Amino acid sequence: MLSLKKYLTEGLLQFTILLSLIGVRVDVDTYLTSQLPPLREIILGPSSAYTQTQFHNLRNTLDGYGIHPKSIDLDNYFTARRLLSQVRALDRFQVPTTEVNAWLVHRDPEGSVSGSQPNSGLALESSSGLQDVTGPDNGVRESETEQGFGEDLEDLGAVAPPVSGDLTKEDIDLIDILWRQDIDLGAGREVFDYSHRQKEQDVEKELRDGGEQDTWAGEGAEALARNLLVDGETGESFPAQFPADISSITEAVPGESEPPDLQNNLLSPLLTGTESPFDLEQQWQDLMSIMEMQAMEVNTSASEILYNTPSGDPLSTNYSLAPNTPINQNVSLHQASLGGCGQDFLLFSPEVESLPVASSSTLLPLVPSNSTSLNSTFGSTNLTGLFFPPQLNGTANDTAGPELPDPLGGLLDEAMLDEISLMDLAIEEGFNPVQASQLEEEFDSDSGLSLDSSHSPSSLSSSEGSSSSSSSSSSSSSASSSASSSFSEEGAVGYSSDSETLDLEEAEGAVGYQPEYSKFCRMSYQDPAQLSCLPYLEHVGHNHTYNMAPSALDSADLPPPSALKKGSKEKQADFLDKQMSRDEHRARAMKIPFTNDKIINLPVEEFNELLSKYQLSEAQLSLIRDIRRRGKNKMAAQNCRKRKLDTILNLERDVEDLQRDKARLLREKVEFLRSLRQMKQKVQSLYQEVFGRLRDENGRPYSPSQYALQYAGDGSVLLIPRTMADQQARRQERKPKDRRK
DNA sequence: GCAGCCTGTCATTCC
DNA sequence: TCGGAATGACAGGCT
Repeated sequence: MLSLKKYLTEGLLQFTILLSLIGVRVDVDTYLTSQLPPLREIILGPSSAYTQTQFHNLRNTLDGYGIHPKSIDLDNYFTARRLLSQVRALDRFQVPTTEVNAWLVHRDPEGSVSGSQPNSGLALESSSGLQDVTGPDNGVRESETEQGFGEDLEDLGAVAPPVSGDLTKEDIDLIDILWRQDIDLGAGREVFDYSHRQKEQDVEKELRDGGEQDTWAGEGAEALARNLLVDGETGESFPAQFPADISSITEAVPGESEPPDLQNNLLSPLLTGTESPFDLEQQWQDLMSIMEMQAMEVNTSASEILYNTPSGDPLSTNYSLAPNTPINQNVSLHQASLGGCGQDFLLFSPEVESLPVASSSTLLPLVPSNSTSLNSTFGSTNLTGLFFPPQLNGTANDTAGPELPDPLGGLLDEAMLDEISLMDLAIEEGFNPVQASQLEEEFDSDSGLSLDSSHSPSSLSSSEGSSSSSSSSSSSSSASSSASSSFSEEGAVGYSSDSETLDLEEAEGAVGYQPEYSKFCRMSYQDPAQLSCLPYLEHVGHNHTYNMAPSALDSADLPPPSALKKGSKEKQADFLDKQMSRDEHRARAMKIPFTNDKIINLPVEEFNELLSKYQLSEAQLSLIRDIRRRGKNKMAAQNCRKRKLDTILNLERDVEDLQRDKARLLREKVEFLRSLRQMKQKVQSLYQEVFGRLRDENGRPYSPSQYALQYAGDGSVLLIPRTMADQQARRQERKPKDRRK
């Protein structure tokens, strides 16, 4: 079995190197840590966290992963892995998703490709990127876009050395090292030659692509080559001029585009950041804040249009939402219905802006509410009272004019109440206060309900969260930080919450134990319970040789053969002495006739039998029992710490999952609100149309202040007096309140 | 020299 | 009652 593991491990490593050299990206870590128990267990062995398996011994006897943490070979091992990652990085380069999306926004209105654009080929290759950006689930699709982008880059043959095969000295050295390492694998030097690869890729491109696409790809590759910088350490390429381009692009595209582009415009400023594209929540916050700002602008302009029209319409003058403003101004139904939610409505539905404002003058007048309460804004509380708005908190004034019904007020009312409860939940949970405050503002603007978060008991956590969210780290990371910081008080596992920016290179090169390891696991969303996502880090720095038999020690920890040749027997004895634990020294001093491994790991019965076979003194028996107790306790402590770390990591993962769920639910909620408001407007329009066509016996229209339409349960629409409608509306208002009590 | 981390060990509790 | 697992606390070594 061990030989099989060794064979597979070495074979996979070599195969991976070969694939990487020929441009195929193989992520071994993914396979090692994915849910593939057979392969994973073949390579790594079964998880030993909860068993008495001597995982230390097992690992210490394996090649590759079995290098002793204090062995000199460890350096070579890490060097090999680092070089492997560098080789992988040669055939791909990472561009932040942000640039891609922003470029697509720029390219769309142009409809053509400018050769002067440095990354034109990239953008045109990822033709689906535009749809991704405008899709409803931008946050999630962003990562998909990035992935696709990376594939496109690989298709383009974007390799690291940028200009005409001119290699830096580090590149040449690296290639030489790799070449020497892989010469026995049959990989010739031409594999590393950039110009050679470039030629091959050009030929491939010609074969693969045709026509215009080919032209784009060629231009893109050339543009890439002209604008790429090469990281001296990783060999990764990155665009040199993207940030400037992006700024110009985003500035060049004003908010005058079509609605789908509007969303792009909303997103593009977000995407110019350098934070992780996977941080949905951070982007969500930014999106919300930007939407807030844009909505404020839109509202300002819209209100100017609505309320400052020179038509002399009495509806459009002196309208104010200030609480103390007299309520006897007239305002159109359209205005009033949108007034409460207009901010978001306009915000999320840019097409609404195109609705004819002038039509508002033809709408029925209504009495605006001076109340900022939720119910007053959204009217009655269920659908049966759809066309039956209440007298808003008694502030409606018949003399002030007809009252506006709020057909979907009930729906919005409940929706808003749900949102507010969600808000409370978010605040109580210490959810991102920025997001919460933005939602709060949204609800304030919508419902007029004031949520004073400063008086909330969660203000402390909010402040903490805000400080973390203002940093470059993701909000999920901030939550992780909070979670981990609470655990770090234990101090036993050495778990810290800082330095979230650890990257793969550092993780691979790290020799430390938990901090680097745990962060990397968390960043890669791998199952921390397995504690095997970085097996070569798992045991690094540990010396779990306590319960190893001397033979195992000999095989695992002997110095290299060269050292043996030079060293004398004394040196070897010293080395073994140093490797022995205190209890082993004691056992040897007391001349215990069996190994500590037996003492510790034998079952009780066999252990007692073993003791009975020998004539041992009381001191020897005492020592043996101490050794057994300490040995078992040592393993127990190791398992305990491991379990504790697993628990922390699992909790962290759960927190991240919950945050993702919460962000998704918030997105869905916003979508629902948007559609709800659209429905509301449609129903209002229908209401006005129907009501406006109604005539009494004399052929005169009914007064909206005296009559209202009521939507009956059987689908019919009744015209009833306003007073009756108000009574019914009040009754329906009380019902949900009673229910809540 | 100090701080932080890792590991071993002890004491205690619980099963 | 014994054996052993689990765990908090502490100390020592290492970086």
